[in-house]
Amino acid sequence: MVKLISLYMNLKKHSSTESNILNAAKEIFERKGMAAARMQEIADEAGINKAMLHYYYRSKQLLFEAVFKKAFSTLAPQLNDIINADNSLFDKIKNFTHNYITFIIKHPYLPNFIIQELNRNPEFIEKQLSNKLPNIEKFRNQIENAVKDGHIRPIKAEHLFINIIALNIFPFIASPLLKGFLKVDKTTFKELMEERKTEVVDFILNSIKIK
Amino acid sequence: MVKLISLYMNLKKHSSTESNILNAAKEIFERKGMAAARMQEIADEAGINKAMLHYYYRSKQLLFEAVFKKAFSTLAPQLNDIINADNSLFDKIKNFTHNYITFIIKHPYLPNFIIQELNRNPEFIEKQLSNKLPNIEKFRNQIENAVKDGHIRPIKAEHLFINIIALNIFPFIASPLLKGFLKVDKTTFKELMEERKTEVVDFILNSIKIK
DNA sequence: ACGTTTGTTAACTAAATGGTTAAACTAATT
DNA sequence: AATTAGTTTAACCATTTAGTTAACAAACGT
Repeated sequence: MVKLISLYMNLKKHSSTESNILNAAKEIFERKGMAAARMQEIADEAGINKAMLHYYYRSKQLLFEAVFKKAFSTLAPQLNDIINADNSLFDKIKNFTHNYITFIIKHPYLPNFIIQELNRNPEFIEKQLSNKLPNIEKFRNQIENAVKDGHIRPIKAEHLFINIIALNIFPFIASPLLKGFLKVDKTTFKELMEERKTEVVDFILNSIKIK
Repeated sequence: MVKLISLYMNLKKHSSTESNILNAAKEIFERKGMAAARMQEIADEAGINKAMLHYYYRSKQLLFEAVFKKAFSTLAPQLNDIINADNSLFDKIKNFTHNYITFIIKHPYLPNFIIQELNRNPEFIEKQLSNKLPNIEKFRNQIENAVKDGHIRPIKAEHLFINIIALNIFPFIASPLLKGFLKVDKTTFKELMEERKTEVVDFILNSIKIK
């Protein structure tokens, strides 16, 4: 019994520090990127000694990879679930748009972080993340069938897929630029993003539906 | 006369080194970003001594700002010209799509560079670039009139503007991610980007045109 | 209770990096 | 030929930063 309790205490201490580090690292890496992030700043954010980062994660690179994989693992399975759900193409587009915009509003740094670091290190996606990539075959078939059955105009699955993701994610990645171009403040921009939950769906469906 | 020639020679030497530095800095900053770029690497790329970077540009920050402003100044006026041209809304969309995709294929690091650094430093766009921002008022009026006249379905100018930019630029920013998702290689991806010169126009016009 | 393992810290180290300097070089001027 | 001004370089400096270490603390097994 004592054994169990002490084991539990240790485990708790251990994993609490370890996950504190991971959370702090997530904050700093997402805000600043791998290159600009400082190990000391992560330690400060976690409220612990810098040596602990190395004790639990060995190096900055490995800590970064742990953060990155976790970030990727929160985004990719969601995408996978949506596009492989057992519903219609139109419902998938509605779900994707609504769920993803809602999710990203809560985690605004995430998409930019992932895209940024993948650009600096494109091999990473094959070497480390290939098992986490969503499977789009079902979605592709669904699009091809919809074209064949005359429900939507002819369009390559690849392009429709790219378009859906672009319309949903780009505004969050490019928000400083778009705010500048459109001359709108933070609040107005947020309202625009809320509107997009329906606007993007309309835009896509209007484009592909045969009326 | 001799005076003129020597002045010219001096000027040429001066400005050639200065622009060599700027070009080298552009390469490195665009590939690696401000934080990961190294002054020594820029000097090596330019084939000169590192002290020259400081001789001509004082500091890394100022060199970076010179590069960034130049990059921004190649993208923004193009956008401005297209959306303020004296032609129809549909032609603008066609021109924008075709010209921008062509341009970005030649400068693949540019959009990502700009968006990335603006995310790390959002004040920059107001403090340093406000005079270089394109004016979208004419474009906005054109959209509003097209809605009023029943040429296109009702859509906020902001959303249409965001959608056009998103569909055109996002695939280049997110290319490593999209290559991974779609499981296509570099060559196939390039072909897809070529196709988008017409595909994106079709997608947008199909969405907004009233048939 | 007592040695052992695990977790934590402050101080330290080595390397990298932005920036400086003083001397050398170039080319025009007188 | 001597002077001057701008340009370029090698060597140097100060600081930052990832990573280590050695000593200390806490929790564990027996």
